[in-house]
Amino acid sequence: MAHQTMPTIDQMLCFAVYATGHAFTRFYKPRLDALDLTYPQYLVFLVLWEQDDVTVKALGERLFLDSGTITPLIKRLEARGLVTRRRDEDDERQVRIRLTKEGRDLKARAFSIPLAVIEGTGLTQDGAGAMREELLALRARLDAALSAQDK
Amino acid sequence: MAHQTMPTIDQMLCFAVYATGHAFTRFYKPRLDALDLTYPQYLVFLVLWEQDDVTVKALGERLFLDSGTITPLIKRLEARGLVTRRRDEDDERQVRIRLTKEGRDLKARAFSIPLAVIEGTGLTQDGAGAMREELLALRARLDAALSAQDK
DNA sequence: CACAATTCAATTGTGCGCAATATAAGTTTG
DNA sequence: CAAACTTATATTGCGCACAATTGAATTGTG
Repeated sequence: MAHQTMPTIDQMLCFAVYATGHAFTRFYKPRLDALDLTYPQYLVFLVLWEQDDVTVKALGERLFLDSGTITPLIKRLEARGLVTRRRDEDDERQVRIRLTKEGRDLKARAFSIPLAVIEGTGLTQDGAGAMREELLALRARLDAALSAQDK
Repeated sequence: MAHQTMPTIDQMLCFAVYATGHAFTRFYKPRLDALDLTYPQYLVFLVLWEQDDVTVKALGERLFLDSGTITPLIKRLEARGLVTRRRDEDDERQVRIRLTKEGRDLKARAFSIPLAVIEGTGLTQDGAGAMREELLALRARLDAALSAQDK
């Protein structure tokens, strides 16, 4: 058996994904600052704008997050008057999250934020150039890693 | 101008990348637990195994992290005797990170960890099936978003 | 050379992200 | 129907991640 060599970090697909995630967060930051939302908070609103009145569990399954992350996040939004939390009347284990008027109104100010929507607007926005480069690089790496498997 | 609609979270490429990053962390977790390393700590070692004796700044540029993240992370590794931190003699602003023998020895135990190496081993490991599905889905979404731009 | 500007790392504070645990509500079973 | 089990959320503790600030070392400039 040949002497093993460790891949460099730039050859690791996991790192490419990790770094692209950071790049997205940086890209969205100035836009989200205008709404005073963090990126995970924005994801919560994307879910709520699509379907209001969801349980913590449903939210967690949608976002792949657990209650240890969601509960304090939602409480911060509640403290700002953007959502309400109330126990379900029929099953008091569940907590249902609902948008307030302020939370609904935020939607109108968020239309200009999404970048790189699948089958949607693409990457046509201002300042998307660097992000596009990043995504092209990620696709190339993804292809390289997935095709290595196919052989 | 038509009435605007907000994309669903599943149509957002940023979320696909974000979720895939989480999936990678979960995938690596049991393997890294065996070395008692977190994923970001593992990334630091990948850099150090490739090039020992690097400054905090160089490490940060490689990993896209700042000193607020790296300094405490390195201090934890130092407390465990895996690395040393020493001011550069010629430029005392810089702190150079070096592997100890224990840190170097960890490398031998880490060969089996990497998954999805670009132009490398592919996705052939045990338990990689779910990860492969995840990555194929990400590629499809990446293609859809990038081609929307090309039109 | 003095002093302003820059660079590097560390610190502080806030917000994820998750494992482990706790608690209460609901469900199943003998 | 009571005990065992399961489910849903909350809490605690630890480790990132990053903005803002600080402090020390170095560099640039008149």
